[in-house]
Parts: sequence; structure tokens; C-alpha cells
Amino acid sequence: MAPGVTEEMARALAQDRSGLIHASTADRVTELLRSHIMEGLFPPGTRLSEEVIGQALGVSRNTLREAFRLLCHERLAVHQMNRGIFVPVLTPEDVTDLYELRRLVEGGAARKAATAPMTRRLAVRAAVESAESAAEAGRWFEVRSADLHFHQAIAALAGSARVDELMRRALAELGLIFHTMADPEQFHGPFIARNRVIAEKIMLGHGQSAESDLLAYLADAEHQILDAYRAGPSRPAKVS
Amino acid sequence: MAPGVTEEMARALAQDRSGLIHASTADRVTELLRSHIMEGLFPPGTRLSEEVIGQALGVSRNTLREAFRLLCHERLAVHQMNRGIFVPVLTPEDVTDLYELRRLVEGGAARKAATAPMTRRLAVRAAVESAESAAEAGRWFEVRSADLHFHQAIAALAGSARVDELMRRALAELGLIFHTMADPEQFHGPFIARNRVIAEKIMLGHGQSAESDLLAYLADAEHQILDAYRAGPSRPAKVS
DNA sequence: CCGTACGCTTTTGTTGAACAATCCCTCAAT
DNA sequence: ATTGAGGGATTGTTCAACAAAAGCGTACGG
Repeated sequence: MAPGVTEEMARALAQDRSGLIHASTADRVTELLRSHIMEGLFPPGTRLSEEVIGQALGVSRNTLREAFRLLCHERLAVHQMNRGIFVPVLTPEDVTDLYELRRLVEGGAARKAATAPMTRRLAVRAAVESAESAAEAGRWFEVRSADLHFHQAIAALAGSARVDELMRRALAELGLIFHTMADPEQFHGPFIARNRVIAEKIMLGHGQSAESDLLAYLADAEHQILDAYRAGPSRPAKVS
Repeated sequence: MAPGVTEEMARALAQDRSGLIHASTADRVTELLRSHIMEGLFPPGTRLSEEVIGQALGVSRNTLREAFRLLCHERLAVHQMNRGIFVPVLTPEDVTDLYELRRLVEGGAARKAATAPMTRRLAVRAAVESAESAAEAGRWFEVRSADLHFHQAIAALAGSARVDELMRRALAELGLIFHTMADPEQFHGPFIARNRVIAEKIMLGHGQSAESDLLAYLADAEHQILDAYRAGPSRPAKVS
């Protein structure tokens, strides 16, 4: 008979832990609001009233304020003293700043493709394939989601939990921009083929080449977003 | 007569704004606790009791909890459900992870030295010189602080506010490690000369060369810390 | 001796109410 | 049109209360 729980079994159990731990209400509220903001339920500039949201969610103001603090900390909300919490209105400068960050992190991670373990490289390709099949089926919101996973997987090549989290937050913030773009098909569609090329280079360990492709990719995406921004109708003054 | 306040005059006033705004209590408490944790007032593993600290600072539990949330979010504290807030005990894996992040960010920023504006490059050299003069005077805690500014200045070469903030947090977390190292002179002393070399290469725009120097620098520092960790007496089980 | 079950104490998680401070809007006055 | 004075609404902060959970000591049974 097996004498006990092997380390492998323990690891398998540890995977489920996130499903068991009941996070605090503040954490759950944070997560809920985060996804809603990312998905664009609250248009940028909206004020998030403590009373209204607290009553809608059935949580007290104090608990809600803890959630708001966290959202502000990850830039998914902005806090104005004595005025309240607002959904951020990203300026063109913010877009440039975010893409500068992405070029630095994703580019640096892609360059180290050769030294990254194979499982991580396979995850990159898997994300591309998931995007491809979603595109064929015409489910463009899934394409967007898969595209985010693709970039997340690239950042994961760096092999650092902190980099992963950083990337998660950066992409969440980017979500604030995406849902203002008119058509996800028009925006994400042309990038799928380029994703595939980058993924294959990463599989082969051609980091340098993958990086330069990726930098061009990000520069193009940035310009496209900035153009849409300038053409866009609403551009209120900076909130900060 | 001048008809009104010109835009230039308004900009000059806007400079002073940061001195006027009074942050909320929660923000001030956060900042205070952050610096105390960084400086090592609370040894790693300490439990931060809501009642004790709240009473000591004269703030209510609710306000304090908002501050705790923020600190947890930037990894300067860890939250264990129904158990409280603890000063993190960094594992060797955390050290490796942090240095992986630093190599990615600082390396990538240094590589772009040639395209960075001259003011930012001068800031790098200024930080080195500040470290040199502090070392000559034997003020080793100032040396540590100047060293942190040096790396902050390198990250600032990327020209992204988000990268700056990321670096600020990473270095704050690193403070958790530094103050467990026995002697700041022994640790930081030998690096000053290397800082100078890197700074000069950055001034000249030799990004590639500066990056490789920096990567070697960071790898050496990481090993030194890990060695001190293994030799260190206290190494409790991982808290997370 | 070891392990377990039980109850007690402490601390956290969350809520509701209260009050001061601040902001925004409206309206009157110059 | 600009300024100043209410007034209402919202946030900032505190306090008190209770439920839930974790930690601790003790007695019980093997």
C-alpha cells in the first residue's frame, strides 16, 4: 500500500485551494467591480457612488471603501478627495505610457524565449490557436480574451510571479481602452496572423527575432488606438 | 493691463498643488507604515494587530484596515484570513523572483539609454555621485538610499510613469531583505565603483554595454543575498 | 504517553449609525 | 456676468456591536 500522500498529490490539491478559500467580502467585491470596469459596464468618467453601489451589492460602506482603495491602487479607479471614486478616463499619454511598459516587459520576456521551459512556450502557442479558432467561429469577444492570454503567456516567459501580476494589471487597465474601440473584429483580426508568427519563433527559441516582431506589433497597436482616440467623440479633461 | 491669468501662470501654480492637497488619513497611515516596514522597525513575521496599531496611531480600525489592504496589495504585508496582517518573510524564491523582475526592467531601461533625454541620464550619474560622497563620509545608510535612487533613475530611463511606480514598489519590497543583511558597508560598498562605470556608459549612450554590466551586477547582488540568507539564523516557514 | 474533544478567550470580519468636513448647486445681490 | 451666501448631498472618519474563526488550555479516553 502507498504509505501516504505523495508530494505530487499535495500539489494537485493545492491547485484547488483557490476554490476553497472563501475570500473576504471586500476581495469579492473588488473582483466583481474590477471585471465590470474592465468589461466596460461603467463608462469612463462615471462616478461610483458609495451609497448606490453599496446598496446594490448589499455591503456596507466601510467594506466597499476597502474595495475602492484596492481598485484605485491598481489604477482601475481614481480617487478624488472628498469627491469620490471615478472610472478613469485614459488620456493618450496613458496609452503611450502603457505601451511603453508593455514593450519593455513583453519584449524582454520574449527575448529570453530560448531559456524558458517548454511548457511556457507551449502556452503561448496554445493562446494563439485558441484565438484562431475563435476567429473562425466569429466569436470576436473570445478573440479579444485569447489575445490577452497570448500576451500574458509571453510575459510569463520571464518566469517571475511578479511579472505575471504586473502584466495582469497592465492588461486590465488596457481593457479600459479596448471597450471604447468600435469593432473588436477590425482591431484584433489583423493581429492574429502576426501572433502566430511570433509564437512559432518563440517555440524555436528565436528570442531576438520574436522580440523585434513583438515591438513592431505593439507599436502598430498603439498607433491604431491613438488614431481611434483622436477620432473619438468624447475626450473629457484629465481627471487626475 | 494684463487681461487675466495666462496659461503659463496657471502652470506655475499647478506645480505647488502637491504641497496643498492633504491626503486622507488612510493614505498617511499607509505611508507611515510602509516606511516603517521598509526600515525594518517591524521584523519579518511580526503580526500587525489592528487594535494595538490603531490605538498607537489614534485611528479607527476601519481606517487602519484600508491602509492594511493597500500594504498587502504592494506586498509589504501579507493577509491571512481571520488571522491578521503579518510582515512578510521573504523566501529565497522571492529574492530570485524580485531580481528576475529587476533584470527585466532595469536591463531593458538601460538598453534604451541612447534614446533617453539627457536630463534622465544626468539623474543616473547624480545618484552615483551622491553615493560616492556618502561613502567617503562613511554614512552607509545614505549610501544605501543613494543606491536605491540609482536604480530608480535607471528604470526612469524607460520614460514611463508606470515603470517608475513599479520600480518604487520593487525596491520597497527589497528593503525587507536589506535590513536583515548584517552590514550595509560590506554589501553596498563594492558596488559603487560598478555603478559609476554603468552610469558613464549610460551618459555616452552605450545602452547594450550598460545593460550587460547591469545584468552581471544584479546577478552578483542576488547571489550575495542568497548566500547571506542561507547563512542567516532565522528562516521560518513560508507565511503565504 | 499520545491524541482528541470540548469550552473559553482573543482577534478579526462586517455591519449600522452617527457626525464633521467638503463639495456642488442654486439663488440672490452687486 | 461675477461674487458670495445658504442648503443639500456625499464623502471621511469614528464608534459600538455582533458573528465567525483561530488559538489555547484542560480534561477525557485510549
